[in-house]
Amino acid sequence: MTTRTRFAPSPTGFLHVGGARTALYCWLQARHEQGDFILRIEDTDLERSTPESVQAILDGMDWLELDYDEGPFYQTKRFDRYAEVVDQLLAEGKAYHCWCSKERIEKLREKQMEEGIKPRYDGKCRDGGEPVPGVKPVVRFRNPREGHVRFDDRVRGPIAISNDELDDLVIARPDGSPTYNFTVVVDDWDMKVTLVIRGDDHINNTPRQINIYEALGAKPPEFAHVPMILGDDGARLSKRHGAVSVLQYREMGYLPHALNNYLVRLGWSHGDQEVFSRQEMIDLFSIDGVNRKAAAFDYDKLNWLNQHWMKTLPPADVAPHLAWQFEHLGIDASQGPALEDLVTVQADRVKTLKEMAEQSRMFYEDFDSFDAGAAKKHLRPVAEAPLRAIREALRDLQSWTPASLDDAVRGVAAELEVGMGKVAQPLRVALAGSGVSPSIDKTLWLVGQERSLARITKALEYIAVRAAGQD
RNA sequence: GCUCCCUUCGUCUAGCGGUUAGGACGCGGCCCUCUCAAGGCUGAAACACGAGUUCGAUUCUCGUAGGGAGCGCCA
Repeated sequence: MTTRTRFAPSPTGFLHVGGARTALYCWLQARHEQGDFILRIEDTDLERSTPESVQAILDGMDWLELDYDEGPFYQTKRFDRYAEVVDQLLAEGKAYHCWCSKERIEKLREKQMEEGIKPRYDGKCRDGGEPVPGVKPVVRFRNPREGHVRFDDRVRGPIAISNDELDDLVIARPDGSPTYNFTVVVDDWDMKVTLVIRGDDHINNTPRQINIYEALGAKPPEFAHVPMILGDDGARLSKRHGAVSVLQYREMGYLPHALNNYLVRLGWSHGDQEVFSRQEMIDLFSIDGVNRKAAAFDYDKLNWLNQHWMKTLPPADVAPHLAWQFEHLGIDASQGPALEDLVTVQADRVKTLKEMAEQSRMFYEDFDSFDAGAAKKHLRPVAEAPLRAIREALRDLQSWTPASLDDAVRGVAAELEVGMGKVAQPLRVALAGSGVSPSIDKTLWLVGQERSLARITKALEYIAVRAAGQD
């Protein structure tokens, strides 16, 4: 039987890293076993589901390049099917109508809590409830009262729970709409899912779902419950605590592959290997190797991986993502150095594509003023001679390459009998406007001949004005 | 309260009865150096606790403590 996994988010918010990792694991497991990966949108909560959230999930999957073989399926389009199964269960006596009011259930719960027992439905209507005039009943699943439910979790190992811990859960509301624990079962059954990979907050739901499978005469799939992801500080991820949409990682300047690499390694390992290509992830990943412990999200490590991939991936693969950043920052990168060249020289010095774009602005746009500190330190009268000399040297340069530019700068330093720093730093401030930029040959190369000459002239003017002002 | 789950450096992890407890991120130091980086070398840093089992426990068992999840007509 071929493996079929599914990712089944509910569209009540964006796709966050925890969900993304679950999706990645589902996708990897399916790809590893050459099975199918299904996307299903669990939108039965009409109150909280929104089209925006659906789109955010789809966009997130897309950005992470997690392609699915089937779907997206929407549960709201399957209501007829759920109703059909509810009727079947009702007809077979495996489910029953319940007229108990929410108030009664609420009181019951309070009483049970006081008594120190686990709150659950007491089964008042289990053996024939009394219809209440004007009240439409819910449908409850008749859970077995005896025995245990056992399953062998692919991540947690054997788990057993006694049926007397379970109550008769509601599977259909008064308006006939189905509830979660019921729809997952029907869907996973209909969609022939063989392996359910999901967050470990569902462990407690699993036994009751298995009971539903059995009532349906269906073979339950295998389960793999993966732990959640904690915030930077080890605390649970929440809205105000770093739980951001995966799309925000794009804005922050991370490569989708870097995030995938980080996520796959968060809770799973293959010996000491830290870096995985997409193909290596597929070849080596196994859900059975996933850790049981919740893991804390560490931006430092993500940054490291992101830089690693910016340096390692072919520049042409990184360039489109960098282009997105320029566009997002409103920088027109059409006139100036090729993005591939930019990636090659900047990848060593930034952690994110956003930083790369921000620090590359000067290759595409002229600046109005020099960084005050850098100018004060380097654009002084002593810099005049080196700047004039380098301007002369560059003016007639035929070959504008890093190598020839390096020769030119070194030549000037030798000629004036000064260290490289005496030439390179003033030149850097002239070209970049600040004291920080790539190595001076690469900076010249990327700024280009015409712009370089103009900026050196501007720096010389600045020095002259400043000298005059000090007189 | 009840049920289930979890516990190796700050963080992510390797380990699968005998190891100087390994790697990675981050952090410190040194080297390189035209700035910032990157890179190289190097250093500090962990088995939650207590009982068993065993010749021997990080590893197996049971407790304790701490943490998490669930107990919905949410998913």
